[in-house]
Amino acid sequence: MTLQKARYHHGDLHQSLLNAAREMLREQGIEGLSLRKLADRVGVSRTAPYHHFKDKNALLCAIAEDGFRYWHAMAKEILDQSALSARQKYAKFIRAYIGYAADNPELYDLMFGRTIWKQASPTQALKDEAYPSFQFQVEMTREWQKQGLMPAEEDTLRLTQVTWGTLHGIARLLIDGIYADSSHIDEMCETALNLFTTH
Amino acid sequence: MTLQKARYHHGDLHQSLLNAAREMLREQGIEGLSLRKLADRVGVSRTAPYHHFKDKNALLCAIAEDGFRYWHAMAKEILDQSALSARQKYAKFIRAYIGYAADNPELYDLMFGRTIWKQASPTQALKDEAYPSFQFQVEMTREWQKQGLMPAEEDTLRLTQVTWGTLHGIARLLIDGIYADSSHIDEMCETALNLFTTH
DNA sequence: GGTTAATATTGACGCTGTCAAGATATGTGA
DNA sequence: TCACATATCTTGACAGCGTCAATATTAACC
Repeated sequence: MTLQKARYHHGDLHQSLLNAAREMLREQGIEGLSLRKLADRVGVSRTAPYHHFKDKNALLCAIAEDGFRYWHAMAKEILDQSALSARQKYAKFIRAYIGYAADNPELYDLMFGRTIWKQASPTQALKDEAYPSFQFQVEMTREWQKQGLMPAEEDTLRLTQVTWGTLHGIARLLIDGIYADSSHIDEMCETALNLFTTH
Repeated sequence: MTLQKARYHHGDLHQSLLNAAREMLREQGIEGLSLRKLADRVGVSRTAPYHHFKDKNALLCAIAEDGFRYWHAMAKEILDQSALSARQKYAKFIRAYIGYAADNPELYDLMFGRTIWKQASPTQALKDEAYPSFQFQVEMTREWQKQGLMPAEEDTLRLTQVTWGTLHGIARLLIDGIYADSSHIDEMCETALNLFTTH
């Protein structure tokens, strides 16, 4: 049977759900993503997804988890480019972060938004992916302080919270379209870089 | 008749709805605020609110509007304290901003979150309150640059976007409970102040 | 006092997430 | 090969949501 519709067992519903959900998220946002429409899209009954994800929250967490994995890989790639100076790396890092958020606004919102972190509760698996991501950022900041790129007198944790908070804030301004739009990205990144690094 | 329940006409439903909605928002968050529960709380039928607000979005916008008005007044009060130095004022301003967000997390989320600005669309009245608030911030930044508190070589608009974006980002981290909690507020504010001001 | 406008009500519709019970296919051991 | 257990999927149902239409009640005004 090559006809997908006719089969009682889907075959790989778990992965299909994730893929379709990611699409719907990109196209219609978090609010536009309903389990029923999703099931319909994949060609399966309303409650079929419940055999693969505990509830809607679990599905969203799985998508966010992938988002973190992808970003983490991207960040590592930039910071491993040994040919660049610390400052150049940081500049690239900033630009990549904002770019990732601007290119995947709905995913970014899911990764860091209240839907998961406040309204519902993050999966353990998601926490295991998200927290190291921030921890990694702390280590980098410590390194940058040692190299004289960032002020050494500031507490590393606070400095990380503020610098990362800035990127987070700019990302949200862009995503929500308040007081900033994507044509300002490059200049905003440069301004942030100037403020955070001693030069 | 002093018995509110018995009256067909409520009397001041418009204001009562706003007050009750603010309470529900504080207690149960945006997701917990439904028009039906709200109507029930005020002791009125499900569709009564529709005679005072076009729809749910309009009600939310009205609440957010008040939030902006309140914050704007607070900010003005701080910046008008002529006895303080520019740096002291800015320090107080930062602390007040983060404090306001931390004390009214759900309101802050409503004011700046996607519910209004992305998912639905802001009322004209809300825009008229929100945009000047940012414009005011730009003027202040320009002033601070002139006074040598902030780097004069940066473009004022970009600098405002980044500095305000930082406050916004820190606020959201606190509110959503990611990578920061309220015990860090003072230190984070000081770190931000140090990064943004020349000293 | 009678008419008009403002205000509130009940009924209905389609959407949502999710639970319970039942149907169907797959895999395993005898 | 057959029976049985297990994984997978379906239909039915329920409560909650925002909101429209039609209707009822009260207040305001000439």
